[in-house]
Amino acid sequence: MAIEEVPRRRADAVTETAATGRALTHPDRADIRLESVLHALSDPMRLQIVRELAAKEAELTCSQFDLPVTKSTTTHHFRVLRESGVVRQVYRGTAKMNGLRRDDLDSLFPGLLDSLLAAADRQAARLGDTGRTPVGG
Amino acid sequence: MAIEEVPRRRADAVTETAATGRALTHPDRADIRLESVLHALSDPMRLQIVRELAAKEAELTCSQFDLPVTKSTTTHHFRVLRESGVVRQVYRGTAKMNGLRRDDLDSLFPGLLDSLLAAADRQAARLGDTGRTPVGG
DNA sequence: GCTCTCGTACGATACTCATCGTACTACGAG
DNA sequence: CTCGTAGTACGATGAGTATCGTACGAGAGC
Repeated sequence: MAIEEVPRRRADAVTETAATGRALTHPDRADIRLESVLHALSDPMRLQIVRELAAKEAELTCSQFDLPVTKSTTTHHFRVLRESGVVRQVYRGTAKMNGLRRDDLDSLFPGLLDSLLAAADRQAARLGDTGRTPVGG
Repeated sequence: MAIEEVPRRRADAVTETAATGRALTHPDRADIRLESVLHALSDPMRLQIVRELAAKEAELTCSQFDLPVTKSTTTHHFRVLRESGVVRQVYRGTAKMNGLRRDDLDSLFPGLLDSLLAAADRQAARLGDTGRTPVGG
């Protein structure tokens, strides 16, 4: 992976920790790779997260998602989404806000995100899965 | 996986083997899952295969692809594409013809395949990758 | 200060998967 | 029947990853 770990010192420095939060590593727009995005979205858990994010059109904290996994696993999935360039994460107090990177994604791959979301909605409706408006959205 | 292996008898029966070939297991249209499709397409090798298939608009044999892997691996990738519902494979003599399942994909997820292909083309053009017409094909 | 909550980091584990090599089957041509 | 070509099957292997538990860090409220 080309993503370098931020050397975060512990119990030692609050360097990055401003009022709005610590720094999180995001790939630059030009570094977002289609394969990584598809891989991120090929996990049912992560696809669900992205669908909810798109449905709400707003930033959500990690804990607002009702995922059937532990906190550790949730962190893992959000990290994958962030490192693949699908979501942007910002600290806000103790909470971490998650937002879709629509601008970047639409700029790189016009129409892709909407097609993906529509496909996910369609499939959910077809399989009786909930998570968003059933049809005609 | 819900895909059952065909119990293929060896050196015994030519049952399925008609002039046009042996039977290959394909998922029914209703069984194609978005996550599986995305997973299949998240591999650079397989994405490349699909792009060539789409570009040629025709059925191609496995050996017509110039992939930097062995025959075994090639077989593996085509199997993943077939079992995820992305391609349809038909035997024709010793050759195996591969074709995109556009009808099924477009029916299940309208516009998705085109967006995906366009996104792949865009990225290839951006990164200087070859494999298809650079722009304005 | 203490404590509660939100989220991270690390290690472990089990599973998936991309890759290979070798042995094999299936078909077509001589 | 023999040979060559296209592709499969199986086993191995090394890398990736989804999951967990536990210990920890950062901010908010007392």
